[in-house]
Amino acid sequence: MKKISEPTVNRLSMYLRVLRQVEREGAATLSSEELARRAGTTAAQVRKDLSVFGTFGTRGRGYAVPELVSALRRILGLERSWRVGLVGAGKIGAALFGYADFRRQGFDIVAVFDVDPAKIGQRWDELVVRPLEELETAAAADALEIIILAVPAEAAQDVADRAVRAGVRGILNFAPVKLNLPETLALKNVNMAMEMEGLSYALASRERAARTTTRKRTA
Amino acid sequence: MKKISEPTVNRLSMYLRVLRQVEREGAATLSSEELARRAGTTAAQVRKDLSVFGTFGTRGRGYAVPELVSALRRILGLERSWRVGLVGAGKIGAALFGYADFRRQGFDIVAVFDVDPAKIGQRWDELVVRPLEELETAAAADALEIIILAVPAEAAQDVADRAVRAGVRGILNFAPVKLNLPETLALKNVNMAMEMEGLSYALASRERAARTTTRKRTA
DNA sequence: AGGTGTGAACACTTTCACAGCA
DNA sequence: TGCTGTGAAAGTGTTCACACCT
Repeated sequence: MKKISEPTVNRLSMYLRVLRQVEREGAATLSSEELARRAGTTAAQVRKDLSVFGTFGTRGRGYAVPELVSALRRILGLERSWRVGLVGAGKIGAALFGYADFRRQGFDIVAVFDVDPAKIGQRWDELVVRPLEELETAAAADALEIIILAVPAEAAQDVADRAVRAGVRGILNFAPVKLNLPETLALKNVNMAMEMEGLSYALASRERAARTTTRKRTA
Repeated sequence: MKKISEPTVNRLSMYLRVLRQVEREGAATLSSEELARRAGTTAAQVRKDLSVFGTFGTRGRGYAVPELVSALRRILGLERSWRVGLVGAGKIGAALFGYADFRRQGFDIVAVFDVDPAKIGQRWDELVVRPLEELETAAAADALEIIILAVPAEAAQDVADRAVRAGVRGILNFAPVKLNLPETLALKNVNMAMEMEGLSYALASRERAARTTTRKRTA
């Protein structure tokens, strides 16, 4: 299959979210126009995105909601569940562990690790926080496929390397560092500091623009 | 000034992070080649990104580290600090409140809000969690410029609207919904579920590819 | 009529390659 | 010589516009 761009996949994810909502609202069918409006994109974009994977719509009618939901779930690999390990039992780790949307989409956190002796042994629901040294053996024993990295920046590369050696195939990285990994691994980064700096840039550059305009106007 | 693309701004953020590390390591100068390697991009890309804002390097020598750090801080609007309100005192809110990188970059969380009576009145460091109804008055009184939205999806649009009316200029949104806002607002979304689904897609499509290859090989 | 699927046009980003300065 | 800054080329992603099906 042709290579699909990351923005396209991200939009599929959005479409699925919208469609589930529409399904709850009871509508049986939905046009690309309406789907686009609710997902924050354009009708042409919606049709192009979907067309890469097949033809799902009916001309003159739109998309059948439950059918498109199933198709997107299949495309995104959400029909099965994934075995996930969480590394880092700090505040971010705790927030992610409690994030209901993960579980709902079939991301089952089946092990939690940390280095801090004060955290090791704590009960988190039905799990017990385990020492980081057990990562390799546990990854194999529990058949972990994905790990969520919620550790400090300095520790992230080391943990990632060990996870890779233990057979993990995907990493969701919350540490603000560029990880060096073999190409065979799937990696996604969530960098909150970067997003915040993006906001800061946007606000600061608007201020600069406003100042310039004022100066021009008064000049 | 010419419009700068979002990927460019994101990379500036990465460059700044790398440069600070290099600064700690004591190097006075850095080539685009080395900066690119550590930031996970290419030398040409680094030079193009920086060239939009001016000329910072010296031919034959590279970039002076402290100078480039200052320049990037200025460009990104990180020389000043920003007054930030946090809405949502749940687990995600707590994680963000404790996220040291925010404070370090000058994002000062000066107010926390929630609807839950059990949370209202709680002490969070030197702050007290306030009822959501106070958002408008507090935003004005505390001159909030940015809010972090860490509320459930259903509540996000309403809170955002109120924040906008109260004069907030930027929103960092953690709720998995497309917010509808006036163009004058700066908005950044952090969607962890979407990232996870991106991982799922990558792993599932690799499996599909592997199966196809095997079938071809055995055919 | 209404709305999809899609080639072709367009816009934007990245990479190349090299002139030119320290 | 070494490495930046930058036009020009290549590559990607988005939008347009319309043929075609229901």
